[in-house]
Amino acid sequence: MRIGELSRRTGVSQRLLRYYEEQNLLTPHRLTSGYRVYEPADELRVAHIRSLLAAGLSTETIAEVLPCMGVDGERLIASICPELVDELLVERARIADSIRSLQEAQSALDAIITAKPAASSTAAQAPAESRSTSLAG
DNA sequence: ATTCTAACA
DNA sequence: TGTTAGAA
Repeated sequence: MRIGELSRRTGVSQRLLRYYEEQNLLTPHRLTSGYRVYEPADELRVAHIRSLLAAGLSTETIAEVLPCMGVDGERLIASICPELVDELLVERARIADSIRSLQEAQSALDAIITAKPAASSTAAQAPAESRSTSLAG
């Protein structure tokens, strides 16, 4: 099938499908016309790519991890390859780290939001309305 | 009618 | 990622 059909069947835009190819996630053949030709199995492959992206993996990581993935019906299985599981655990650790970082940012913001002025505090003056256009307007 | 590449109000 | 111009 060509890109238009794969796009319809997967709900992924043609632009994105070409992007996935650029990222080495898909490798369609080419007709002499230059048109891309996809295998029927690519429909499921695209779904798997979407799942991995939703899991927060980069296209680079997906490219090296996808070939090791096992498939159970529609679902992806990582347990087939032990080294793969290790890498995914590293990704999981990155996510846990990001969460910790965001929680700290949230706490810092909360401290500023709830802070109340002391009786003699010198309050900063609110800046005047800013105009994005010229004075002449 | 479809797809391709390249580029950006 | 969308959109789009210009060509095949």
